[in-house]
Amino acid sequence: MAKRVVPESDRRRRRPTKQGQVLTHGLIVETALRMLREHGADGLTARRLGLALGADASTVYRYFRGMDDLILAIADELFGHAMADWRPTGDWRADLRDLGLRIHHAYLAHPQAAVLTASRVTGRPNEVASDETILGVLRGAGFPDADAVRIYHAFIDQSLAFAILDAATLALPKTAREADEEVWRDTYARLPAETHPNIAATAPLLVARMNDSAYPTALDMLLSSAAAQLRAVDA
Amino acid sequence: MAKRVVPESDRRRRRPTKQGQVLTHGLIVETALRMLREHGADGLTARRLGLALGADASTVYRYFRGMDDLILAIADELFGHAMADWRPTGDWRADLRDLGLRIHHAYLAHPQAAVLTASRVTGRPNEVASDETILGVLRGAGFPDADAVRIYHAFIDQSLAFAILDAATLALPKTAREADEEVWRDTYARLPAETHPNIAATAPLLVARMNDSAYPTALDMLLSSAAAQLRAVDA
DNA sequence: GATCAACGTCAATGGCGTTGGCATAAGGAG
DNA sequence: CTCCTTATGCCAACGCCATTGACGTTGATC
Repeated sequence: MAKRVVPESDRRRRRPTKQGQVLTHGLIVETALRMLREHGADGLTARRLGLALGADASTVYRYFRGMDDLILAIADELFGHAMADWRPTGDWRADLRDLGLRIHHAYLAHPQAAVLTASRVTGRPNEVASDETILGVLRGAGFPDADAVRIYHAFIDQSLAFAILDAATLALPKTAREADEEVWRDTYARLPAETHPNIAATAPLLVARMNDSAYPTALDMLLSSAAAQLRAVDA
Repeated sequence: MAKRVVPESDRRRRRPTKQGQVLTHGLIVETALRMLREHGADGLTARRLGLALGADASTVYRYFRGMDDLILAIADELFGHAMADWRPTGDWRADLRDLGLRIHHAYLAHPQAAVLTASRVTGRPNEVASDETILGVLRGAGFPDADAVRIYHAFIDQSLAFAILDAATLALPKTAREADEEVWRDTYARLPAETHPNIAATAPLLVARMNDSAYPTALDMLLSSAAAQLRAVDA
């Protein structure tokens, strides 16, 4: 894509920026994550990132091929945080549940990053390590390779899907969330029974809907289904 | 947001564009949908939409508050298409499965709209109608109201979650999709067994499965779980 | 102390959404 | 038939964006 040089390591740091900052890949990713957390998805632009680093927009391109490359680096940083300190317990179901919740939690802590990165495959060290771990848990539990891969994909897809949904909801600007609440109160709660009998009959229950994530429930369903498969294999 | 007048109906049409086109809200939404389908997510811009209408970018703003408003209109149009011709079969499980796949399919046909709207509640007619339908199926099946609402929310959340995930993947620019495929081929398929034994052992299976959506499987799990609840109610 | 790669900065390009102002035409009023 | 109002199409412009090429400066190496 780009023709500029993209150093792959932080081995050498030279000139500080105008404000005396010394740049590294790690520092840039950290700053980008902080900007995402504090100012939302739209708050991260090359210009503003450069500014926050005490530098210039184009400086970012000395370290990353482009915003795309930066975003993948951010995603991998998230995976790294999610997997830090993880150790298998020997109970594959508990292990998988824990891993799923960790991924989900990491993404929720950085909703904007989740929305931007969860549909990408980075191939970077932390993500690869996490895949290796998940497959290891499944194969260690006794699943044949084909089943392990099938469950691995279902697990990853489900975790990412709910991460994006929950993160997108969290990441909505206040105005949008208020507008949505208003729609529930003013539209759904007031539909006449003649035209919308089912919504009218359940309106109080509908509107009182909780903000809980459906992910843990879905995860448990997946694990139960997998456990049934494993019993079938053993038998 | 914007100060310009936004007519809410197509009651009056006056001047045709330079190319003789007469504009309406409906025509603009249709054209936008066609552009999304033919040229992808990046293909829909105010400028190009105006051009495709035989008009000018700013003309779009005579009909919609902004691109955001247009996207919500597109989303509701999608719900309309998804639910068109739907009739209950009397088998609630088959009905729900069909509805879920329709919603999923509609979003996949227009990923950009899905990503932008799936975490929002528009309150527009087609979306409300779809909610009424889903609740009708559940209540008709004999679920008590509280269960119906719970299952309704789980169903919607899961459908939206996977819709966003799958749509986000589809909505990626060609360059990003190619980069992801390259990662699978060049990184995952070539990891040495010494450092990543589990990925190396399952690499062919892993790479082969990367395109399928996990949604239908997850949907079936949800329906099984709901059916168990219903049996418990009947007993 | 000369060379060279790394890298910060400047200026520019072409895209985007959006807006104010202006010109024009359709409908209504007289 | 004329005049006025209003909806609307279009133009030019604004400020934002990512990205790039050229330029100059620095630190490390020999």
